[in-house]
Amino acid sequence: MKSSSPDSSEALMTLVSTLAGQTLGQLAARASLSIPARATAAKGWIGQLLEYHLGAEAGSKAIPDFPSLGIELKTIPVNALGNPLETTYVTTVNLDSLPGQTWLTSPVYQKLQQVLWVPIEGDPKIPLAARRIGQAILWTPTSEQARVLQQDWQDLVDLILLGNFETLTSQLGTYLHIRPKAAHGKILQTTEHHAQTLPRGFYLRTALTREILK
DNA sequence: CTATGATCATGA
DNA sequence: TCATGATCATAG
Repeated sequence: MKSSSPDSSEALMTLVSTLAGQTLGQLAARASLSIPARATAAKGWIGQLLEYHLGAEAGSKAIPDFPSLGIELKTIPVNALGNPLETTYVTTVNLDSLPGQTWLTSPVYQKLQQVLWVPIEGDPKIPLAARRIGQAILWTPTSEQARVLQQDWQDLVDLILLGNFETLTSQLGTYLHIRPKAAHGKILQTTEHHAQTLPRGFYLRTALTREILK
């Protein structure tokens, strides 16, 4: 049975706290889902499993997972120490809507206003079904975190708007950076300056998520 | 195709 | 070892 959507952040936190300590195998069984056999086939599967149990209703729409609460759900793989193993995808770099956009109107800012982080054991040595869910954290950027994020975003967007894709490397950005985001390497999109470039996305570095989780 | 959800796999 | 660049699954 699919959970109904929580009607308050308190209800959501109560609900997610009941999942802490459970394994993905237990959650999958309750959702009548099978465990992906291959690791590559599991990408995104954990996130969707959590969406199901928490009653997220946004589906594949470009809105928060809990629209009425303005809360975005993110699962994050962690090691035995509770530190993140991966960067976190935020949103696509949309070349058409960037011009005229400001930090406050940007999808990055809006998505990161309230994030429910659910840490999950991510050590590849642990079988998928045995991985346990940790204690969730409802996060809003601190003023310092927000300041750095805004600086990163502005720097990156400036490069794009100038058409400097050659210098737009993944090394840029303290907390936020830009990397390819596509089904495969042959997809291209057209820039404002009529050049062809790989679709990219905004990602959060582990430097930030490590701060959030500790 | 684009959006969502992410992690894989390789090279530095 | 770990970050970058590439890729995988699903829904619409």
